[in-house]
Amino acid sequence: MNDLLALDNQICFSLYAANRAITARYRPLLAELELTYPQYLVMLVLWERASDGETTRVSDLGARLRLDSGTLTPLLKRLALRGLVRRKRSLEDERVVTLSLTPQGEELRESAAQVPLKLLCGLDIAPERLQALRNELNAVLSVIEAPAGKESNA
Amino acid sequence: MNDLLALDNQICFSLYAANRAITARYRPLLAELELTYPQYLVMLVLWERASDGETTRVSDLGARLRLDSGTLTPLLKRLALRGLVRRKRSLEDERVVTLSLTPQGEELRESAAQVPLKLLCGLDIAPERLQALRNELNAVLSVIEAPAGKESNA
DNA sequence: TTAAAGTACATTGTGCACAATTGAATTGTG
DNA sequence: CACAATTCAATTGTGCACAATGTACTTTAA
Repeated sequence: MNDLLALDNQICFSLYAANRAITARYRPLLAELELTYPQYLVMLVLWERASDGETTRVSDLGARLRLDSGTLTPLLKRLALRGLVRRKRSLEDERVVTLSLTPQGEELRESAAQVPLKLLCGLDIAPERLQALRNELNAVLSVIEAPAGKESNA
Repeated sequence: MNDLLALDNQICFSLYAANRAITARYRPLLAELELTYPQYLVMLVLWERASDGETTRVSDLGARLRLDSGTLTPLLKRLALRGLVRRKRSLEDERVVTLSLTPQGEELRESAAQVPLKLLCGLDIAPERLQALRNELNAVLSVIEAPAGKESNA
C-alpha cells in the first residue's frame, strides 16, 4: 500500500495529462493555420526573432525550445515545403543552417495573433491563475534543468 | 509588439517544456526497469488495479490515462512481449481485451517502488511545493476537459 | 429475427521526441 | 602546417500520440 506509486500521486502524470489536454485545445485553432503544435512553437520563436532583426540558427531554435536537430530538421523541412520558412547554409560557417521567414511566414503571424485569445476564451479559467501556474512551472523547470540535480549530497 | 504571441507568455510552452524536462529526469531511472515513461504509467495503473482485485480492460486504461487504442495497443503488445502483461479476449464480450499482470509484472513493482523517491531526491524542490503544483494542474486539467468550454457565452 | 446503431479494439499513416551515429566544417594545439 | 577535438546539422531507428478507418461483436428496436 505504498501509495507513492499511486497514479494520482505522481506529479509527472498531472503534467503529462495537462500538457496533452492543453495541446488538444490548441489543435483545432492551429488546424486553421495548418500548423501542428510544435510547428506553432517554432513559428513563435521565428516571429519573435525576426521582429528583433536577428537571424535564427537551428541551434538557437533548439536552445530556446529544448529540442534537438533530430526533431527540428524534419519539422523545418515541412515548414519550408509549405513556403513559410527558408533554410540557408551560412556562408561564414557552412555547418550552420540559417532560418528566415518568407513573406507568407510573416503574414501568417496576423492570423496566429488571435490564437492565444481564442484559447483563453474557451478555457474559463482566470488569466491570473494561469499566469501564476505558468510562473510556478517556469520556476520548477529551471530547477529541473539545473546542471546535475544534487545527487552528490554528502 | 503584441506580446500575447511571445513564447514566454504562452502557458502552453511552460507546460510542454516542464513535461519534457520531468520526463527526461525519469528516463534514466526507468531505463533500469527497461520501461519508457508511458509504459511506466500503464504499469502504475495495472499495479493499482491488480491490488484492488479488479480486472482492467484496455478501455479502462485509456479512460484513466486519456489515451486511445491507437497508442495503447502497440504499447501493450510490447509489454506483453516482454512478459510483464497478459492480454486476453474476454469470453463474455469478445470485443473486450482484458489485461492482467504476469508474475514478472507484479515483481517489477518492487523495483519501481523506489522510482518516485529517487526522483524527488534528485530534484531539490520542496515536496509541498510539488504537491501544490500537482493540485493546481489537476484543477486546471478538470476545467480543460470539461465538456464544451464556454464558447456559447451569450 | 433481422437490420441499424453503437461499442471495443486493431490498423494505418503522419508527425513529433530522443538516442545514437555520421559527416562535414571549424577550432585549438603544437 | 598537421591533426585531434569540437561543433552543427542530418540521418536512422524506436516509441509514442492521435486522426481516420476497419472489423468484429453486442445491443436495440422495429
